[in-house]
Amino acid sequence: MARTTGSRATITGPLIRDKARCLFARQGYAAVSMRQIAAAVGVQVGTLYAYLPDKQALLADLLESHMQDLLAAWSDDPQADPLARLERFVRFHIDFSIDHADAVFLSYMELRNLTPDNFARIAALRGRYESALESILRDGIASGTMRPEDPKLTTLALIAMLTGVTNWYREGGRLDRARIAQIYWGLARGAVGAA
Amino acid sequence: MARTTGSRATITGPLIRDKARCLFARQGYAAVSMRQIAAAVGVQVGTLYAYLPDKQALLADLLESHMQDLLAAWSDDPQADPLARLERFVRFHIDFSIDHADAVFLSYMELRNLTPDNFARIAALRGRYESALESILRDGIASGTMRPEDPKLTTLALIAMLTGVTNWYREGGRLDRARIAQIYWGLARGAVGAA
DNA sequence: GTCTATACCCCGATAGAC
DNA sequence: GTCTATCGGGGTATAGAC
Repeated sequence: MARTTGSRATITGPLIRDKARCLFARQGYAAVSMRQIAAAVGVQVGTLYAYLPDKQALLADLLESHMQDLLAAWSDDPQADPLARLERFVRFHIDFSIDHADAVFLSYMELRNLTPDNFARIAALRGRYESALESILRDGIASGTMRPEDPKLTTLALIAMLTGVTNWYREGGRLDRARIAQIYWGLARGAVGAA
Repeated sequence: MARTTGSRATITGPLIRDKARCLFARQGYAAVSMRQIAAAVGVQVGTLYAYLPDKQALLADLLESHMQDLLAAWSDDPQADPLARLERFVRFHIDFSIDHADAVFLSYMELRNLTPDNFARIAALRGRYESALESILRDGIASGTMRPEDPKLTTLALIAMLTGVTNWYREGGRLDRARIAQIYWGLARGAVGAA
């Protein structure tokens, strides 16, 4: 357990983000102090400021990099069958939400604690993700395989429904991930009128 | 506009709750100070403590009375057609969520800031509300008019979907309330397999 | 890169005058 | 019922030693 300077330097930055993400998700941004984060990381408060300018930047960084990861992880084939694309989207969203539950929870709970410029940047990324689903719905309508009454509202409704999984999912619960994804897919398919 | 002692006394209590609800919903419980609330009400900080023991009690009171109002406002007829009951539930939930947007938003954002005993009491009320929907789904399955794969998960998914309306609804937006309720009802009906 | 120490501010809550 | 004044503590952020 030698404390070489190099190894610590490499690890502290990501560790700050990991601990902050976890604490923010559990207690909320405003309720978590920089002292708490430092204690979780195992350093003193002052050390944090060698890695970030202030607390707000830490939140913005967590939310923005989460949205970037989400957008990078999603890929779509506009040529494929819209219903198959929707199924992929639903399964992807559920899996990603479970795998990154803290980040997902944070990203829709703490938008209001962003400064206006940070909010605008991150809301734009969120809009891009919503558009990904909306385009699937529009293609589904065009091809006659789906009948949602309003693609825009249906997009928001489906994402809210799917993201809700972060509110109650616990590892080792009554339903496993595959089963959960299956059930949500059934709900989504029915909701868009493709049952 | 005489400032009689009596009239002020009657108004200050509810006003504290109104302003606190609004501020908590917009900025989050932890981010709002008692001084901010006092300023919004138009009194000094000390005055607040003539009406409540502490800040936590204010939050708990807002959440508990909201859940009580919600449960009191909902009525169901277990003898009626399950699909008609589901439609009533959907329309009720949308209307109530729009009419009490701040309280609804608060009630699912700030549960984590409750002390354990307050949390337990309020979570139990929430459970009663979820049960109201779940019993409709179970009756629908029994009567063969609905085919949700898992009534418990479907309950949580539908409530998350419907409650999401508080995230984006704005008075005078693209869709009016009746239209929104209609669209959500279409989504819910399809989701439970009753299209 | 991390520590200790500290500046400066605002927090929740209380006491006591009016 | 409301005010003013204040207590004790913890908040973010910085300075400077090592």
